[in-house]
Amino acid sequence: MERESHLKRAARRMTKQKKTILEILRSTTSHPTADWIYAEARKVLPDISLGTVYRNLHVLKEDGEIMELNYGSTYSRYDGNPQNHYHFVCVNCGAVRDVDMPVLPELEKRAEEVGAGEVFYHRLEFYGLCPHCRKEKRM
Amino acid sequence: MERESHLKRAARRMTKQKKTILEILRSTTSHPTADWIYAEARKVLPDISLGTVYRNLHVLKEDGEIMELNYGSTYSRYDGNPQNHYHFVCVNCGAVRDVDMPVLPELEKRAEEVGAGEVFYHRLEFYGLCPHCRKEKRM
DNA sequence: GTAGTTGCAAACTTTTTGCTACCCA
DNA sequence: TGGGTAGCAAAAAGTTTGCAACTAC
Repeated sequence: MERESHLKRAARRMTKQKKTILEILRSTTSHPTADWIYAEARKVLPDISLGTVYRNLHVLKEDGEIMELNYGSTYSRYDGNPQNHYHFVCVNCGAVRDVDMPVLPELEKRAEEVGAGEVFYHRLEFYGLCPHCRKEKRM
Repeated sequence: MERESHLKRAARRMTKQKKTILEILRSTTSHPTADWIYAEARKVLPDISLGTVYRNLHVLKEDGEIMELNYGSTYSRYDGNPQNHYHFVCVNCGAVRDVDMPVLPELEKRAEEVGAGEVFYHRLEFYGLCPHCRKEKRM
């Protein structure tokens, strides 16, 4: 999927910091925050800095390796799965989980049909009570 | 749609600041940032403070009068239309526009069917090139 | 009258950036 | 070896908050 349109972009290096961050992201389904990733990364690389975490998250996102999410918070969460999929956000506990339903390309078609513009991708998020909090609220 | 669950909430007042902010939000389709709203509000109330703008945006959102959006930015945008509707975000110029297609309740049903939890509402955003930027890029 | 709201400014949180040293390709 | 990247720390950007004065109801 590499395109020729990135002509001026500098060559990228695989540093141990970048590799660690990517591994952390790919080994969790929790859509962590930069801070959490930083804490995890320090367990492997005690001297890594938060700035490096942010810089690499930015680079990885630009390269399409990860996704940045931002659900009604002042901070972002990151997703190690770069393929489009949908999310469920619990309004009670704040957890973000993947929703196990297929992506619907026809949504983009519909948006284009009504003149929204040229759609590259879309994001769909559901908000509500996760099964755990739902149980709790019932008590 | 008022519920009895708001028992402890303090009585709210309609101040000229709050009224002004609401009017600004309802008279634009541009989904402005807090900063833009602040600038606009100062044209009417030169002494209004940014803190007041944020406090009122928070209150209005809590009361369901407006919506808070946050699309891949570190800042929020606000929408004077509290009814659910979809948005298109231009990845080139950053503009946020409403998409003229009906809300699809069946999406929530599908998410619930796959065990996501109890869905209260959903958000759908399209990303791409708005008609204007599309034209520009072609040159 | 009084409790909610304001303006102001300081504080806070999250993210970005300048700089020098470092190390991957 | 050269240039992208790291660590560090300071700064930016956006938002929240404490407090005394004010005002809507």
